[in-house]
Amino acid sequence: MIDVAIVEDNTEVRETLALFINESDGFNCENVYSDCESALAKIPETLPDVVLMDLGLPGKSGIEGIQILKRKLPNLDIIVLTIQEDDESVFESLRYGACGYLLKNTDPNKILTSIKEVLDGGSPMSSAIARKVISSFHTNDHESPLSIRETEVLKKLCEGQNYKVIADSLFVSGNTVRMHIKNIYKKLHVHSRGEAVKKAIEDRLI
Amino acid sequence: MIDVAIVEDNTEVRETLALFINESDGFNCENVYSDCESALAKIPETLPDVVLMDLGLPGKSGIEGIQILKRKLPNLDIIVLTIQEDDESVFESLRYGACGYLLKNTDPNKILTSIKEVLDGGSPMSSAIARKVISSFHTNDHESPLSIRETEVLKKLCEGQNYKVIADSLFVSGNTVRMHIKNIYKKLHVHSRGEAVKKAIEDRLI
DNA sequence: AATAAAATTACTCATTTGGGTAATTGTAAA
DNA sequence: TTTACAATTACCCAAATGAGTAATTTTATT
Repeated sequence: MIDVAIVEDNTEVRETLALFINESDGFNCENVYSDCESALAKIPETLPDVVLMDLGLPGKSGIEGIQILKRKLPNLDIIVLTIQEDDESVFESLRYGACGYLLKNTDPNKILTSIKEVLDGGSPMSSAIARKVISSFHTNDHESPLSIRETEVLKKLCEGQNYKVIADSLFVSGNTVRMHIKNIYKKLHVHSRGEAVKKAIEDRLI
Repeated sequence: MIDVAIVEDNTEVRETLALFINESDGFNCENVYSDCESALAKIPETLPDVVLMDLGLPGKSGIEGIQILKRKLPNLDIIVLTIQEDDESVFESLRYGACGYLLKNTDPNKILTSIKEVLDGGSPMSSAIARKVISSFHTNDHESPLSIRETEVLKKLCEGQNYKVIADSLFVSGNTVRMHIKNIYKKLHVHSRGEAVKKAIEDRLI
């Protein structure tokens, strides 16, 4: 018997889904929550096999909920079930430990197989979400505007070394390093170390 | 009629699969290749709707094949179909532009639905692959010494935002942000933004 | 209800960083 | 061979950052 918990603020959606799950063979859904706060209070006691988590909730968001739940219960399997399909919702949810992501238009039977899939070590996603996830790996192998020396400096910037340390390791003066960095910032259109590091990683410049 | 091309060195696997696809309604598979070189030569002319690509090939590897094909034909849909399920094979394939990844033990009918899914903007993956992909997004939050708020601040540090901007986006004072950052540095045993960013990325704290 | 942890605000001071400007030398392409 | 760019050094000034210290309010947890 697979024990499913639901966190969903819309009463009709919540009750309909719970009913459907309870009517399905091998599934059980006794604990449903209309907000994160109550879910966070009860789930550590009831320990369901899988949590179906909505994102757009009143009070604490579903993403915060995932974060807190996974901290307490690292082995808990959480499937996001939401209408949100923006990058931020998807990647934040995954970052904090969701292991599945379904959109609300998902066929109820597909929800059941997804629950089984998660318990079986899989990660079910709606196809649009899967494509979004896969696309995030695609490289945009574009040519770096930086010179070789600048790339070298940028690498060290990304490692958190300060100007003096970089200068010593390259056997040049601190002023040279400062100049390189100024040019790097100009070429990358950024104005701080942090932004440069971000761009370096995002654009795979290093 | 969906036109499928196969790149697969094992003759039996290749012919069996081609036969199965040709027997399936709405599918057509006339061009099959036993190595990358011949596939790379012909595919730009035959322009199939989907390519099923093996990875372990004699001569040029499937991953190189994906890279070269996608450079010539950025809109070509490639599904990897292989026994390889190591991280490198998976993530390299995706990096170079595969938009699906199936293991060889996949049910033939699932291969057909995967082909349709890809043409429909999805990204079919075997469940073990999906889990691997999803897991790569997970943080080590639960092992992090940082509080949730601190993690939030660290993330913004990594994006290159300055103290003022971070403070505004969290609706707290600049002094609060400074304090959080001081505590973050203490907990991570670092003394600068750069080092903190490095550690955050290495240890997947964000 | 008591305790602990997290989040919040504030103040100083020294150091690091970012931006502007200028100039020299070497190398490689036009 | 001239031109362009990369690499190098230097100085000044303003802004951002890092470190020390202190204290209050929220929020869990027991």
